[in-house]
Amino acid sequence: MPYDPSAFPPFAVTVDLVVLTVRRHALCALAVRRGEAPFQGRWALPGGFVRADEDLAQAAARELAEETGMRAHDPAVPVQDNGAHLEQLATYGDPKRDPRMRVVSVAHLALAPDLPAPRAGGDASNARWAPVEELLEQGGYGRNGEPVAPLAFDHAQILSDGVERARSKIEYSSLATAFCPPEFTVGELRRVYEAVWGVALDPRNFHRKVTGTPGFLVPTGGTTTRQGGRPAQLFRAGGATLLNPPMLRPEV
Amino acid sequence: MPYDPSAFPPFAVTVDLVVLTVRRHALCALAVRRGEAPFQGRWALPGGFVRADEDLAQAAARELAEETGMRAHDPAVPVQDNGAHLEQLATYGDPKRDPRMRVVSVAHLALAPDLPAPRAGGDASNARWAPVEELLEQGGYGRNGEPVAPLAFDHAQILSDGVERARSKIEYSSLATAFCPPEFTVGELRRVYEAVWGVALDPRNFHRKVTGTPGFLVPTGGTTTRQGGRPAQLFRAGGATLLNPPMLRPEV
DNA sequence: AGTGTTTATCGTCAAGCAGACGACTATGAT
DNA sequence: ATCATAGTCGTCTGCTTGACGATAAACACT
Repeated sequence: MPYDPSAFPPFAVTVDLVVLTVRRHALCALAVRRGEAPFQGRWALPGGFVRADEDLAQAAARELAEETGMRAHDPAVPVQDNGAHLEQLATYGDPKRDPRMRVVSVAHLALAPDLPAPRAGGDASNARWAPVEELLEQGGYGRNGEPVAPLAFDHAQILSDGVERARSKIEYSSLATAFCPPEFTVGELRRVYEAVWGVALDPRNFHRKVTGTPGFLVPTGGTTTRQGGRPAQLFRAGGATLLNPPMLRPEV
Repeated sequence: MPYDPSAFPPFAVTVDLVVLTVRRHALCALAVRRGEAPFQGRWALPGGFVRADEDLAQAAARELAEETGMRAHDPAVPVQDNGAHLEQLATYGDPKRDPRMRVVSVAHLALAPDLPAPRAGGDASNARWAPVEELLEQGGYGRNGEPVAPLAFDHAQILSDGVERARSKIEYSSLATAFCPPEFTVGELRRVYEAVWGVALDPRNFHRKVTGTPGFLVPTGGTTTRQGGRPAQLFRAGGATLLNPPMLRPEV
């Protein structure tokens, strides 16, 4: 039977990005201001159409580079350079999620170390890192007291799913190192966990856990005092990607 | 700016299903025989086009019902009736994954109790439950000695991802009960874990673990001897969906 | 009726890990 | 010199797990 174009409805396919980082002890996501209708002027997740000859992961990596200048990391290589971790999150395809047409969005999750200010087409006022609670609270008020409109489309749901994925994934994988610069201290890694989970962790037990897990951290030999206090050993991410037993997220 | 249809390439969007069950102590997946090119006559995962007015989850539930007669389970309700657990797995969009056209497939994972023989358009020879190792081994031979061609398209990858999702998810959730009938014994649940993980578990430690986890199992009061031996208590799935601490998968 | 087989269920023990927390160390700031 | 800050090493206790002995209740034989 020959291929019949009328047998299926045409869709637009986009990738949307949940780009997370830790800034000033808070879990932040990249948001861009929409320049066009619908939701003109509202904050949204970065994203765009998948091109005709492009894989989904390629499209996500391209959008990530366009918005942040980061290169996505090859998943086969351990996270240790300036590249961000990038993975598929979920796909959103409600028929009414875009009022213009039928759009299916393949959301991706990117984890990045703290970066310089974002750029969106070179216009800094149209892109920012915002704490995820600020982006997710409906009808709240921002840091400057101005009212904050909810994210465009179903992006609040996507962001929420991405944050939940990140929260659970750092439990049983070494992914938290993706939030850190190439060399980091145990305390910096602990502050990542504390920011992502929104809890305080015991520095002594955390230190025992991460240094005692084989393959998680590799000492570089150097030390730093950039956090103040006693100099701390510097580490790089080890080859291990799975944490067994996992890092336990405190209750409540 | 008005909507410009030339701004994005059109895609076909499908849902493909990884339907898993446990039959005769083996993890099995539903496969259907393709009636048309490409890959005519080869085994594939069930699936089909998403309709113009349909959500992705709706499309997956519809395909599941068409292929198996099962109703998908509302995720908000605990798994305890004949409905299958259904969740989104991942999305596959390589430009060359379908030689005819650009198709993005949103794969879903369904877990079902052992069911009567499947139906595919009423023709039993075109649908079957096959052990997942049989479907995944490339160029192997089936139970009857006939050569087995690999699954169509990228369905071996999708099936592999679905199996891996199921294997990891029963560790930390009560999802293994989705493979069981509404009432089941601890031994039957244990055989589910053994089939999905491909390991042998200690019956005494398993019993202690599952009966000691609050909210996992609810005794119905009845007993059964359908497995032979001493009568076993019957249970239903409790309300708990997360297992904490998780069920540990043995090493190696 | 007795014996063996099968499956279910309860108990014991030791090893490992996590949470709570004391103690000490090495920096910079005042 | 003293203090504040952060890092690192230990100790103790309780919980969970893995290994495995023992008992219980059914069925299938002889």
